[in-house]
Amino acid sequence: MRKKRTKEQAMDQQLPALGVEPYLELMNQTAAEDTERKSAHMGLLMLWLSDNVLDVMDGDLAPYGISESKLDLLLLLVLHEGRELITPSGLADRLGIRRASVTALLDWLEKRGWIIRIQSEADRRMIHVRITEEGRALVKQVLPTFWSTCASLFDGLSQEERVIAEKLLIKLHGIVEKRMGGGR
Amino acid sequence: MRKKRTKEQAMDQQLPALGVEPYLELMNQTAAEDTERKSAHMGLLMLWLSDNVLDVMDGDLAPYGISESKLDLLLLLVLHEGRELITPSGLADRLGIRRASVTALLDWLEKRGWIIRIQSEADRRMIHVRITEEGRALVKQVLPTFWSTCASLFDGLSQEERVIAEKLLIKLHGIVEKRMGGGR
DNA sequence: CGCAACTAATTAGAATATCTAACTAAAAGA
DNA sequence: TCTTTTAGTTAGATATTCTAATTAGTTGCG
Repeated sequence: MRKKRTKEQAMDQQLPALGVEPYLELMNQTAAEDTERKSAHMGLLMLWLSDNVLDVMDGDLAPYGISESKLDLLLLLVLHEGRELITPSGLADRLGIRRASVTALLDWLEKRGWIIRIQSEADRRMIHVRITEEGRALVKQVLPTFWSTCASLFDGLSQEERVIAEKLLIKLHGIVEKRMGGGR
Repeated sequence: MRKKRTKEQAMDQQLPALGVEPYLELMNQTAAEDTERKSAHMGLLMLWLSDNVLDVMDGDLAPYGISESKLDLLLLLVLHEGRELITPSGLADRLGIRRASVTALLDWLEKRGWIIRIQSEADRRMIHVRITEEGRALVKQVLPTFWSTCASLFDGLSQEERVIAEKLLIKLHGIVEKRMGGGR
């Protein structure tokens, strides 16, 4: 879970917002010679942006009592439904976390009645995970907000800017996805 | 702390990577009427990208035994040094977390000798936080990696694409920053 | 002045999200 | 059958956050 923002501060010994410039100055003194300054600057913005994007989404999902990562798991269950059997191991692999972490996640979701575990007939070590009707109802309730929050990230962009943004995002996503060895 | 990626999975009951299409199909069924589909699609990519960006950075910083958020705090100390007095309250406000959380962060950093707390003379309730020589040394050691990781996020982009990306990132950062009420 | 009200920081206790290592039970191999 | 491997869970840990209560110091005001 990430930050929250509330007011709890006397307008007093507050640190002024520095903006990006002091960071760039520091970069000039501390980056390796072969580091492309312009790219590093963009990366810094990207990092800040990423932080804020996740905060915004978690903030908008909070009223539903579910985090983005748990919703992610539920969506996985919805999208793979019928196609293939979903096991904790499979989920761990797809989410990039350990089996033990999935166990904890599933415990949490099961406690709320949003998923069920069914022991596999074929291989009795395995568990099949399924979303319940209640889980499906939750997803249905949450998704409109999810999508509108997604869209809201680009609210100030013109039509042309959106076209550009789309291409770029696809490319960046590809670059970083590769760098992670991941795949969604 | 976010995910990690390791192999610990039999090539067996793995969930296939679905890609973005099933998500878009689901969006068509579940987004509100007035949600702009193209933007929502981009937002989804942005969300995935954000997750990956933070993972990449935390992965690259891990060898130094410090997380991005703790490095962030140390950088704040470096950049405000000499200009203004830095208190836990001020830090909490700037980092968008509670004073109690800052206390925990400072305990951790102090235990490693990277910061010190100095009781204020003027107002004995207050604490001034300062980075130590060891803390400065750590920052100096980490920053080259930090910047090169930042830059690496754009490794596959052409020169023109970078120019476009820069404009766009500045704009998006502005949008989301505003949406958060934040300021760095 | 002296006390009520406020403020700064910490402590205590909790939740989430992750990890590693050890364990249990089942399946597979030889 | 007996060993090894696999799936899932448990146990115990760390990190990052929170709220509420506490301690100690400052300020305002009658």
